[in-house]
Amino acid sequence: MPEGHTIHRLALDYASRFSGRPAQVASPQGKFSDSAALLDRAELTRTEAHGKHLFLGFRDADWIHIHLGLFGKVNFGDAPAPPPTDTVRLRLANDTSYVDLRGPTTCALITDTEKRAIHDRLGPDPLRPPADTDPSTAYRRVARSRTTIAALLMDQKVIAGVGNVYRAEVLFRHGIDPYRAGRDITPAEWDAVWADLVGLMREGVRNNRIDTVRPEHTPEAMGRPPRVDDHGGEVYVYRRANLPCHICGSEIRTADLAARNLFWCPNCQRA
DNA sequence: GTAGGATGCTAAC
DNA sequence: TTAGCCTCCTACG
Repeated sequence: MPEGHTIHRLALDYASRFSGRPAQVASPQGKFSDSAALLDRAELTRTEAHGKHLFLGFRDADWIHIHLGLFGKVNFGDAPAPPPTDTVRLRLANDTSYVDLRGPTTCALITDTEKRAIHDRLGPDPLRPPADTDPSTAYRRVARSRTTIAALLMDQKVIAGVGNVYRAEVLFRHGIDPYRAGRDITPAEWDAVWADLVGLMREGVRNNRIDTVRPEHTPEAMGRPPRVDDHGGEVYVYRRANLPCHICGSEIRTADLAARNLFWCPNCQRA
């Protein structure tokens, strides 16, 4: 379930289980073996997330750069660690915990300089501290773009960490038609979208899932039977194609946009 | 058992 | 715009 909230949560969880003491580092699958050998028994000193990129800092200036892509998964457990399966790219283990990484797009040992280059090509992240997060740099790109707001929200150079679920949901929450051009988004709309993402994604980190339905629209509040959305959180439109909108009852629509599934309510979200 | 899809991204055309 | 990468789960026979 890798949108930005997942990665920030992983940064916290890796730190709480492994930081401050040496860990056994291994790559049972083999693809990261050489680097794992260099890091074995090194101390995890810090962890960091920017958008969907996770950085595990060892010693002074060694970093493991992890990107989960679409299928990557991380699984934490208590010691003793069971024998790893042959898909485990990276395992960290100490006296109390282990953690397995499977199927990442990226798992690489990088330097400080390489890490900085990754930050440089990412836009501001609603989950990073306000000190190094400036939503106006994102708006500058949005405001001069003819690209749809739906595509811009998924562009990690514009804003880092938003994925297909948050994209669909935040546009619904603000009544914005996904096909509107970036340059037709007002500063006030962008500020509201950004502030909303900060709140939603922080809650996502806390709960380790995406919930976007306002209290007044929950099934209980609306006098409807309880529901569970496919992906585990409560949402308005994501993966709800052809189902009735929770608010107006219109059929939720879906379409392909840049090879991803887009979902929206044609009635609640107007140009 | 098998096919297909998924909360992502990049390189190549 | 498309193929390709990596894994797991569901739906369908």
